[in-house]
Amino acid sequence: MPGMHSPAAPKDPPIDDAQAPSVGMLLTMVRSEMVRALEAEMASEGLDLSFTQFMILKKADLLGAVSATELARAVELDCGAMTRQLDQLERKGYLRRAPHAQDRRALRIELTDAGAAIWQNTASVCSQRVMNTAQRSLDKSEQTQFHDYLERVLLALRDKS
Amino acid sequence: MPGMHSPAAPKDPPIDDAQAPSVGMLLTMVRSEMVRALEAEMASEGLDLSFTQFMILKKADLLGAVSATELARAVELDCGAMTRQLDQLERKGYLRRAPHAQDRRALRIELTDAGAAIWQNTASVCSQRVMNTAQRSLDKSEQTQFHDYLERVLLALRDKS
DNA sequence: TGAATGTATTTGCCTTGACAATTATAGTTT
DNA sequence: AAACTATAATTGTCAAGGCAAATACATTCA
Repeated sequence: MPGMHSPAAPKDPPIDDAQAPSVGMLLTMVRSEMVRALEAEMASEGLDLSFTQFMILKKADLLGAVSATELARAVELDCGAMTRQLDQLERKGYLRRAPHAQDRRALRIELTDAGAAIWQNTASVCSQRVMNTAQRSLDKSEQTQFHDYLERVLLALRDKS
Repeated sequence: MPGMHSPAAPKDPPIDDAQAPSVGMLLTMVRSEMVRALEAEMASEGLDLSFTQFMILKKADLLGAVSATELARAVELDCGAMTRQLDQLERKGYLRRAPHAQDRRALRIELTDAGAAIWQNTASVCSQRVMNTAQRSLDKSEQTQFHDYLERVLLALRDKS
């Protein structure tokens, strides 16, 4: 009788709890540890950035000046949420909303000098440190493979073929 | 000059965007696809459960009757959030708050018959289907390895040694 | 015993993100 | 050009989770 379950009777105490966590649970835990670690690392450098804001700066640096919608897609964030994050990042002085030359509906989000500096001198360095910590028990080829597995799983989930 | 970045000058357009996503980003995407897929799968079976609620039922079934705090730890959820999820799951008739025999502060959270049935006949089946889809491009040994990598990365992040 | 301290659950408050509606502007069709 | 339709950004609303009280017991220590 697999998956059995004794309803209310006195039962043997939870044996181990060290049941291997499922892949879903592991993904949740790994991601949240990584986020926590990165935010802590940045905080320890005096940089007050959420993981989301970190991702936005990263993409803004990588992509150059793009619209808010493109940026939202790049970090997989809802447009409404993006608006509010942009408000905050603009208040912090890390980026700027410039008008788009051809399309008066759209914006060009560009990093300020301060934003670019923060990214390059602090945020990206913190990220590197955290990634090193996270993957320190994987050798180079295992890291590659891990990355590859993640990509394949993502593809499998998205291809409803 | 690594990681260079041209501040405000006219710059070459974003070349590809198909930059390989970072591990952090991949984890975020894989997890959120998995959650979406599972919730959709359950919805298609007429079962209205969030991923969090799914996890709670799963652990409640696995661990048997435990306190709310233990359950919260098991699913990595804040106690306050747990209280509210328990409210919902109790309203849906899937579990019950019973008093703890020895400790009058604490609860014993137990699945109702309906809850156990839902878990075994529907939720766990949906989960199995989604996990199969997700990992269909990994063979058995790769799945094991993937799981192993996730555990090692988690450990590395948690061991501040 | 009585006081201090610790723990389980609940509640209030705040932030975040998803979703839907709104506004302004583009693009398309007739 | 006028009428539709599509798109960019913003705003309002809501549910969820984190954190910090608050409450009710338990446990420990003097």
